[in-house]
Amino acid sequence: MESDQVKPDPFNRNCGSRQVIDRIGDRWSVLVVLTLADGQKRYGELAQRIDGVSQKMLTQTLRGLERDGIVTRTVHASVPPRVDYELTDLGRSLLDLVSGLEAWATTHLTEVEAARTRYDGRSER
Amino acid sequence: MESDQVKPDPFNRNCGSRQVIDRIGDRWSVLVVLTLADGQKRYGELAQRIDGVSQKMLTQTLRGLERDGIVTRTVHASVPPRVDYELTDLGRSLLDLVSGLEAWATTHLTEVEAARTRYDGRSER
DNA sequence: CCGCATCCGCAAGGATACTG
DNA sequence: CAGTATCCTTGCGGATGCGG
Repeated sequence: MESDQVKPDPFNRNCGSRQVIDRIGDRWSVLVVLTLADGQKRYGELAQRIDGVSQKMLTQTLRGLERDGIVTRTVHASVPPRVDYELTDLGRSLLDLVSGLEAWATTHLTEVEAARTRYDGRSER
Repeated sequence: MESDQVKPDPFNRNCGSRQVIDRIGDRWSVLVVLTLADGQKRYGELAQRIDGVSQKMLTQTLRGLERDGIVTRTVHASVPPRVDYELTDLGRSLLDLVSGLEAWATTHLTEVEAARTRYDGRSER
């Protein structure tokens, strides 16, 4: 049993670490984790802050993150209903890396945009 | 001119840093960068190492990474044709973060799988 | 009224065949 | 060998409906 538990090669899609990479390499997951950086948030807040996410994908992403033990989902049985999402300890350890990505994006934004302009100009010439 | 150049809020999809996050938060991009960690590779090598990637997505991902200045594409005009891909300096700076993700995945694999089992068992009960 | 499950139209992605 | 072109399938986004 556990026969799909191969060696930790992230390039083998049957390997667990590849599964994990697939999740955290998901655009919405990254953005959700980033949004939860400064404490717990309601579903609606997440939907509002993360521009362009559909309800379906947000729910789906949150379920996946919850399943992986990265966020907790707390339902308050009240009127109006309220559902809070918060990073777990595991989630916060991931946040360190993910906010590194955010920082990288901000830092190297100019370089990337310069490269894009260069690349795009090439084909038109 | 440059009217979509808003403040560096990665949650605003019109913002440059969000665009960058969207690319590096892409599963195939992550895997390609990881594969190129130990030097330049040919197209076929990439296709072979990255399990489950289709030609279309590999080509598309490589084009995107090339456009963003993360990889270089070198065509050798020979028979048989040969195309090498290699990380740029920019790409290597990104690799540091991405290999951090890989390490995280490996380290916390057990926790994630435990969480999944717990979560899955919950709904069946 | 908020969170989320469902249905449908469409675009992104996978598999295959073919070209330089 | 490295791609492009062509299907066809999958899965997303948007709207709707409903339960708590």
